Parts: sequence; C-alpha cells; structure tokens
Amino acid sequence: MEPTEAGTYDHRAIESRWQRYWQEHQTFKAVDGADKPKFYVLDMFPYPSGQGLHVGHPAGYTASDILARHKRMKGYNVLHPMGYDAFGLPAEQYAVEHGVHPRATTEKNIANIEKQIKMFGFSYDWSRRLATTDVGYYRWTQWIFLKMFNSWYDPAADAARPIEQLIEKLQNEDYLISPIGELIYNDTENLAAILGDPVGAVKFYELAPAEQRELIDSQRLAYMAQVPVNWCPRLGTVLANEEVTNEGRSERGNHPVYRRALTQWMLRITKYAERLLADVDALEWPEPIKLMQRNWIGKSTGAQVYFPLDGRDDVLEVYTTRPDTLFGATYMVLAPEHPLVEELTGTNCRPQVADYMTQAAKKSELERTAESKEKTGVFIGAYAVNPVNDQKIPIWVADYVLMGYGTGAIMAVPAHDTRDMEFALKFDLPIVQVVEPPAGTNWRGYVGDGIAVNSGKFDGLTTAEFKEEIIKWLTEQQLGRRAVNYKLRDWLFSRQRYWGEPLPIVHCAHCGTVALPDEQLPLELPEMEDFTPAASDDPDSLPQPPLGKLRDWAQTTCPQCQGPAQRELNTMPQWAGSCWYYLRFLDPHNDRACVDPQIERYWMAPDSDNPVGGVDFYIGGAEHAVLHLLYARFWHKLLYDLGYASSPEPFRRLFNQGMIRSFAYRDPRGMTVGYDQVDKSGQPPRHKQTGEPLVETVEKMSKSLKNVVNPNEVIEQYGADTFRMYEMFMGPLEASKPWNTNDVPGIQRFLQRLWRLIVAEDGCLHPAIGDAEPDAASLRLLHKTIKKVTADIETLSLNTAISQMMIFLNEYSKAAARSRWVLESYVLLLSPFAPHIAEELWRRLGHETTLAYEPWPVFDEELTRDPEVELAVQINGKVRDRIVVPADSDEESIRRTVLALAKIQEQLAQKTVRQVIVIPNRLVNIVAN
RNA sequence: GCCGAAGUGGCGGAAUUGGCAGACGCGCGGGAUUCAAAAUCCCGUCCUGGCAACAGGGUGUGGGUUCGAUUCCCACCUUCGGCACCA
Repeated sequence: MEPTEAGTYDHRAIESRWQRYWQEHQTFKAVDGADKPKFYVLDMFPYPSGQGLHVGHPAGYTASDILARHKRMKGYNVLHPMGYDAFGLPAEQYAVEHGVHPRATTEKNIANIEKQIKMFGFSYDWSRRLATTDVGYYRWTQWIFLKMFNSWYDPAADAARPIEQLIEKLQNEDYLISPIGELIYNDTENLAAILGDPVGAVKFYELAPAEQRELIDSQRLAYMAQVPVNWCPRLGTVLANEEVTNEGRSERGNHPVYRRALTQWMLRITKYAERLLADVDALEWPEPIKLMQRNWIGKSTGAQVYFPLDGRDDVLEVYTTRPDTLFGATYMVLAPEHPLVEELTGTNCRPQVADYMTQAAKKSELERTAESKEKTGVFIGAYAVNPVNDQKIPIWVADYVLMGYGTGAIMAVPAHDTRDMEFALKFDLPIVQVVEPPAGTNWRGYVGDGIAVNSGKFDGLTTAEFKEEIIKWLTEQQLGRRAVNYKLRDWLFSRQRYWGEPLPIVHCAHCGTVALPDEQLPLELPEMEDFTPAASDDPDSLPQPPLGKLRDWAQTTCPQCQGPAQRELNTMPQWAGSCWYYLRFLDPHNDRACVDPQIERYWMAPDSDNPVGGVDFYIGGAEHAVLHLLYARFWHKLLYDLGYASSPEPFRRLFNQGMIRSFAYRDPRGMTVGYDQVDKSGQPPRHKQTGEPLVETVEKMSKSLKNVVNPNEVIEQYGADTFRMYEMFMGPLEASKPWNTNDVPGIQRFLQRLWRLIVAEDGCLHPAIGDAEPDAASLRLLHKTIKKVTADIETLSLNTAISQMMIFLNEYSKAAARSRWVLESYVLLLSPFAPHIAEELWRRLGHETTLAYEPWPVFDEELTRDPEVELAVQINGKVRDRIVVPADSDEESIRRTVLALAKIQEQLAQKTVRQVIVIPNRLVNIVAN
C-alpha cells in the first residue's frame, strides 16, 4: 500500500484506502466450517428503493458491524452478510409510472444503495451478496413453495410431512374421509371394533379419482381456496391485510380496497399457530415484540357449542370463550358470508336479508370501518334452541360477526358483552343477567369474572369453575366440546402483479393443479413489454394478472400427462423472498440445493452458546415485529420439519434499533421551514429572514417536512467513522431519537484529537510516544476503559461505550509520556466503532496488517480499582461535606472520621445522632434530629 | 377502546438497578493563541439568591413506602408505537 504520511486527519484518503485494502485482501470473508466458534450476525436486508439509503438504515448496520468486528477480535468465525429484498410493489409501481422495466430500475437501485452502503466500511462478506430477484435465488424460493405444495400437516407427528405419506396412509386406511371431506383417524383397535366404521365415513379407494385429488389438494400446506380478500382494482391486485391502511385504502397509492371472495393461493400457517406461539418463549427477543407475536397469533380457549336449529335436524355451531354465560344467550348472529344464511332465511324475511347482504357486500373496507360504531343487521326469520334451557332464540345476520374467526356465528350474550349489548339495545332484544359482578358494579355490560346467577344448577359458581363444569356437561350431552381458537389466518400468497416470483404451477384439465418438477425450475419470470396490471375503477372488475397477456408463455404442457395446460399466472407477494434469505447467505452460490446441509449445520445448529440455534444476532427495525418475523419463522419450521434446517427457530436473538427521526420547524402559520432558514442560536429558534419564532418538533423524515438528512452528504463532509460514531453516540440503540447534524462535528473533533495524540504535525509518530511502562493512573484508566467498552458492546450500550472512550482521551491527553502499548490497546477498542481511522493509526503505530483479527484487549479487575475514593457525607439525606478515604475502608473508622468533621459537628450541634448509615465507597448518611 | 414503550438542563442523553442527579457530547459565556479570522487549547455552564463560602429548590403531576426514590407502589396527565367488532 502506498504510504500517505500526512500529518492531518484526512478522512477521505484514509477511508477509501482501507476500504480498498479490505476488499483486496478479502479481510472479512467467512470460512464455512472453520475450526473456531461461529457467530452469525445478520442485518435485515434493505428494500432497494429509488430514494436510496436514509440515515435510519446505518443505525442498525453500524451496531451489527461493531458486534461483528468485536466478535472477530474475540476469536469467533463471524458470518456477516448483506443482500437485497428486491421484488415487490414499490419497484413495480415506480417502473409503471416511469415506463421503465422493473428489472432495470431494480438493478439501478441496487447499484446505488450498494455504493452507499459500501461508503460506511461495514465488514460484510460481500462474496455472499444476493438479491431476491436473482434467478439463482428465486429458483429456490419456488422450490420451497413446492415443498409446501407437496406437504401436509401430520397431526400425529405434529409436523409437516411429504404429501406421499398422506396418500400412503389413506391407502392403508389409517384415515377415513368424513361426508364433509375431513380426515378421520381410523382407530381400528378401539372404534371400529365396537361401532363399526364411523357413520358416513368412506375409504380412499371408494372415491372417484377427481375426488381423491380434491381431498389431497385440501390437505396441502400451499392450497387454493375461495376466500374474502382485499381487492384493489386500481392496483389490479389483491393485497394482504398489512398492505391496507386503517382507512381501508392501499398503503401503496392510497386507492380504495374492497372485500371480494376470490380464488387465491394460501399458505397454511395456521397449522403452525401453536408451535409459533409456544416457541416464542425460548427466544431472546425484546419482550414487547414477543408480546406482539403472541397477540397476533391470538390464542383463546373456550368451547364449541351446538345450538339445535328450530324445525330442522341440524345444528348451528358457535365458538365462545364464555361458555359460562350460555344461560344469558338471547339471540344468535351469523356473519353475512356464513353458508347457512341463505338456507335458513325464512320466506317472509328474504327481501330484507337479500337487501342487507347486497349492502354488506358493496361496502368497501373504508365504509365498513367508518360505520363500525353503529351496529347493523337483520332478523332472518329463523330460530335456534338454547341447549341449556331449551329457549327458542332468534337468529340474525350482522356484519359485526366475522366469517374468518371461530365458526362465523355467535351466541349473543348482551348482558355481558359490549358488542352484543349495543346490538341488543339498538334492536330491542332481551338482556338477561347471568354474572353477578363484585358489589358496586352494574351487571349490565359487565364483561369481567363474577358469580353465576340465573343459570339453573350452576348458580353460585365462579366464572372459572363454571367454565370447567359446563364444558364437562356439554361434552357429556354431546352438545359441545372444549375448543381453542387463533386469530392468525392462513397467509394469502398470490398477487396479480408482474414483479414477483412466478408460482411454479400449471393447471391441467385432466390432472388438476400440478407442480412443476424440480428439473423445470427455475420458472423464470418472462420478459414482457407491457407489464402493467389491468387497473380499473370498477370494484366489480376481476383480477387479470399481467402474465396472462403472454399467451404463448401461459400455454404449456402438463408435466404429468403431457397434455395442454395453462400456467399459473399469479406471482408471490413481496414477503416471500425475505422468508429464507438468512439460509441462502450460508451457501449463496449452490445450484444443487437451497443450502448445503453440512454448511447449514455448521452455522445454524444449536450449541452451548446458542441452545435454540439459528442466527445468533439479528438486528432490524421494529416495523417487522410481526409479519416478516412470523412468516420467516413459519417457513423455517417447515424446512425444519422436512429436514432442511437444523434449528427449530431462525433467529435466536433479535434486537430492534429505534427509529431515527429529525427536528422539523414550522412558522406561526404552520408552514414548514427548511434547516437553512432556521436560526437556532436563541430560544425559541427563529426564521433567519423574518425573525418569526418557530415551533420545533421531532418527526419522521419526509420531504414535505423539509427535514430529510442525506447520509452521503454527511459522510462526504465528516467521514464514515464520524457518521458511525455519531449514530451510536446519539442515545440508546433501541430508542427512537432525533438526528441533529449540529452535533456531528463534536464526534469528528474527538477523532481529530485522537489523531493528534498519535500523529505529529509532520506525519511522524508523536514524539511523546515511547515504550516506557505506563504509570499507575494511566494503567487504571486503560483497564477501566477496556472493562466498560467490552461490557457495553455485549449489551449494545454503544453510546456509553463511546463516552468512556472520550473520557479516556480527555484524561490521557494530559499525560506527559504516552505509552505505545496503551495507545495500541485503545486503538483496538475503538476499531469496531471507527474502523478506518483505527486501521490507519494501528499502521502508524508500527503494524503491517489489518487489526481486524488482533486479540481483543483484556482487563484486570484489580487494576481498575481506585486506591482512594471520595465519599459524600449526608445529614438526613442532604450532602453537607465530602471526605477522601482509602478504598474499602471499614465502616467503623469511616463513622469516626465523619462524626469528627468540623462542618458536620457544627450541623449536628442541636441534634441527636440516631443512626449512621455507611454505604461502602459511596456515601455516609447521618440520621439526626 | 385495548396492549406496549417512554417523560431528566437551552438540546441529544448518563446514573453501578434503592445510595452524591445531570457523566459524555452539542450549544452558550469568558479567556489564551492570532495582525485578523478559522482551527486549537484552558475555565465556567440545572434553577433561584449571594462577590463568595453557602443556602433553598429540582428528574411529567399528585400521593405513598424508605435513613435515603430518576429508580419501588398507587392514581392521573402527555407523547410515541402496535392492535382494533377476534365472540
């Protein structure tokens, strides 16, 4: 490397030079299977938007980089990769609006964002870089999708298994098929011997081939179903719930969204609900995030109860968490989509019901939520019988009951359920008390626990006891059973868009839905001129995936029968690619497997450091608290079940960095004012031209608020090391905090002072530096600093690690002689934070290679101790004096010394000493009155 | 509405988890250096009173526990994040 022996700190020269060095020497290449403990530090990979990087991204990347560099110096084999989550709506929408191909914009955006990321000097192993849009990557995303398609959830194994095993079991008659197409476990030893075959059940061979196929398809983990979806005609696609705003509009573009029943691809994540819930406990994630995952899964326990239908043989099935309130059920409600509505509606009521249904169906999400406060519904002219008291109760249809939860029908207990009470009051339905609340509380609308009343023989039971008793009773009477429900729904997995992974499926008139065989993967996304979706303003328009325009491509042959077949035209949603990228980083160039099993085990298998297994440290924003993390956990568990992953969970430890926001200024008229117009010298800040006082707030960065900070500009002016350290110094990593460019020079000054401590003006090593032994005070300062910085990195308290390094520099600058060895240790401590300047100083201190693998400095607890300590002397909790005593002095001698102090005697003149409390090495408190 | 996180100087924030509130940085005031400026270095900087030593007050608000509370308990206020008719 050519020497640039400048005397001044030139961040541009130093940073570009060391970035080149690291690249040329492949300094950060991770070796698979190396004989060292492994450590996998992962960043949530970015979406390469046209906006490029903002100052929020590097906060997490810097923290993970500090951890990665620290762990390398601690002797770990560190895997620290980076890639791009590049499929999805934003890129495509941008492409549509600008008339460019999404591949072109995506490639441009990736190149741009990568250039930006590389300016920070992160220690990524760039040889593992990937993008979800690479054919070599999404070939395996398609492969995993087919694994789901070709699997079922085996309740006996409580795991996913190949679908062939189900077929085998059906052929062996381990399972029979109920009249409604459900699997029944054929327990030959018990049931059949006594009862014969279960009533109405059929055997697999008794089904016609088409029926057999239908049954198998209904068990696949990836399946097609007609479901109510969020249909956005303007975008021409269906959207996931999370892509729809609270106002019932599309997050992208703010277009209206409608509920429509459409046939779509679904992933059966609900089969994993219990495991996804249970396994959260063992993860080292922030508690609030774990709570959000639990709430999203939304497990509840209660009972399934059968209400006989008046005048019919069948029953209406409801789910309730409060079976103890059965005696208070005075009416029932069906969701508008409930299959029995049509059948049950009495002749007289048909017009009203039909009318209500049309209105409900027409409503957009917006209207449905906007009217959420006012309950609507109609009586359908039919009755059910309350099984506990044989009372005839009316059945209504109302959209406050959702088809997607429970059975889509409820028993209404207006006395003890807020929604039911609102409805009952509006439509004048009877309200019967069945729970006695604690004294002083009105029973009307009381939803808490209490004592049972008006409940026949169950009167007097507590809510908890009642629940147990009634479930027992219902089970005995065959009127119900214990039941568990989850809020979690199956994952809507198809999009009518171009820029996504094509689903590797063909539809054959003869063979049905057929998976492409492995050797036909990848199914490449075909090139097309006009990839725009069929956008429309008509809510009744139907989805028309852009791929359908490619007639020649869509027409294909069936891999099974070689007959003519139609390709699946939908693509996968944006979340798909991010579900397994952390596995691909382990073995990114493998074209025979998604990841080599041996390599996968080396990095992911549980060990003594990481008993759960998976990525050791995952850092990213809390905005992915639920969806990405839940979806990825689901895919991972599937791969685990099928033997492709060796840990039950993908991410053992998770850390959420806080959002970086910035100050925004508004004048008295509420207009936003750009930073260049703000005079911050006084309070309040004023407008430079008009002198008007401005209101300062902290908000998300946005163009309209004129408070966007561009990281490139900051790096250009102050350097990457300064940028990195500033972001870590701002405050706790997990806290949301405001960027303040005015604070940045303070960090740069710190680095410059360090530079001048080591490098003289002529560029040589500073003459004060020598090889003499450091004095005791310097040694103590160094050991304290090693201790603090090491501990703080482990807990990612990086702000306080940096202040300790500042304290060191402030103190050590005063020392007359500078020890080369002390400075070297210090530079090593600094290196994870500010790697470029650290490498440069390391070299100038006489080393020829990178410091990235130098052993991390160790401290001696003994050497961190101060020989003397200052104690505060308090009287009744107020500091009145201070004394300096040898460290660890005994309490008795401290007590004597303190009571003899002149100031203290004076203060105690009129008082009696009641108690003297000595806190070793901290303070003394004299209690007196 | 429900759940979660957080309120400390002019600003960002620290405080060994019950032990000297305000570390560290920014800003501000004063000084040194300079022909001058930038840069750099030194001193000061929670508020009130005082030249000062010092005294009083102070961690969103009100109460409580304790020798002692930013830290623990109760009630309330505010901000941010998530969920939202989930039976």
